[in-house]
Amino acid sequence: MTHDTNDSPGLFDKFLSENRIFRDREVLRHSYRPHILPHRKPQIDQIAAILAPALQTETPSNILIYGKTGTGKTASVRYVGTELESVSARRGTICRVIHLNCEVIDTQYRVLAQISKMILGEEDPSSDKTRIHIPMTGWPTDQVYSELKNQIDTSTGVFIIILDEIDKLVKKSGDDTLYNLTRINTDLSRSKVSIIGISNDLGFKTFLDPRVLSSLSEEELVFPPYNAPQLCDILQQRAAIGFAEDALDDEVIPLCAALAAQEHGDARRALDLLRISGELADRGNGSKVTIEHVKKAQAKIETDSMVECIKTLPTQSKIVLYCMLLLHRAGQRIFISGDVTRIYKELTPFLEIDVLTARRISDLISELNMLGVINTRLVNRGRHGRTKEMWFDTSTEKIWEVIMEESDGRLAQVDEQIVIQIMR
DNA sequence: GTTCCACAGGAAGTGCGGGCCT
DNA sequence: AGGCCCGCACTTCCTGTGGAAC
Repeated sequence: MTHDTNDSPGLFDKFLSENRIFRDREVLRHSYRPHILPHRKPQIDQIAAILAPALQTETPSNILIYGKTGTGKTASVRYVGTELESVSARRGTICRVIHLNCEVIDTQYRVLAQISKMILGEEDPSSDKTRIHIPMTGWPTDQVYSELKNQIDTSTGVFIIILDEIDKLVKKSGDDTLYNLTRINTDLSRSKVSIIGISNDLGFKTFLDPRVLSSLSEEELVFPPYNAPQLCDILQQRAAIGFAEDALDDEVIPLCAALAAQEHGDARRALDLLRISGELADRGNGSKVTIEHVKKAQAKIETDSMVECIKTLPTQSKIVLYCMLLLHRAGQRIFISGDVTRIYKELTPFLEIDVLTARRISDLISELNMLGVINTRLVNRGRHGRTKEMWFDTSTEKIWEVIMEESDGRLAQVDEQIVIQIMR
């Protein structure tokens, strides 16, 4: 099976052969929802306590939830939501949980239309012909609002609307949506609506009208970041299902947890690290994930985000970076702003772009430093003045690649002769 | 002790495009 | 359509700086 062959039938054989590392890779993605959420019991209990009145068809308080990415906000809320729905179904009451992600659905119209769509979605279409689907575009907003109100009020239950990444909605289209939604209860006679807002950004409250804020944050919850031991438990739990038995070295999970804990206790990051470590081991045909794989995975995540960062750089920054790469290639491990500016000034006439001043280049250099693409250090060289030294502390190969393929390949077309002449 | 280099980086201003109100 | 304001990318002008060289 492992014999060398160029025949295409054998091409995928080695990938299809029984997998020694993974049992179920999906478990290690952050989209996977586990049945138990370690270290979130207090928060889950609290949410459950706040939502419990819904089972008596009373209106639960609105909740505002804060926490950094990867702290289990969405997972906890979804968990409580599904539990609530199933318990209420057993008791014969009506509780509907509607989950929206405001990063995707980011205008008032789309939020209202989506809620309506999700309410009607599961119902037997023949049961009630008086209600119409709201088109995804076209109606005036107040008509959408009143139609939504009708749809909600035809049942006698409690609707819990979860607005995930609510800060995105507020920043993009203001707080009108929230104002209307928080007041909807006053227009309803039979059913009730309660809102849960989830936000990454603690400062988003300042964008809200005080009336909306006080109504929305009847209850507030903060999800603290996980620490390393907690991340260990989370990874342990997923690894038990996701990885084959004995596929992980003992130190692997603690290392993933420790690295992710340094980065603000982000469980997503920890899971990515573990999954990518596994993928690297898998592709390397190993039978065990080792701490070497974790280190490689960490490096891969870092370069991947570096590549992403450089790709999105403005053209002028890319050119400044290119000048630094030229100096680096010429053997200068450390270079100063004067060098970079000189190369830049000599290079730019060959490119069809505006030529920036040294002052502006100085700012661009600082930005590159802030982004972690380069390192800088202020130095005084006595007679030779005060300047900024800079250097790359990662391999420049990836940066070269990205710079070459970006900016319409303009930099890749720079004649080698010109470069030699400039670098003299 | 004095000079003076080679910049850093603050302040203020310009020009431009986008969003918003009227 | 027109006016207004805001943020941005960038410029011009400027003052400040620490230590090697004199």
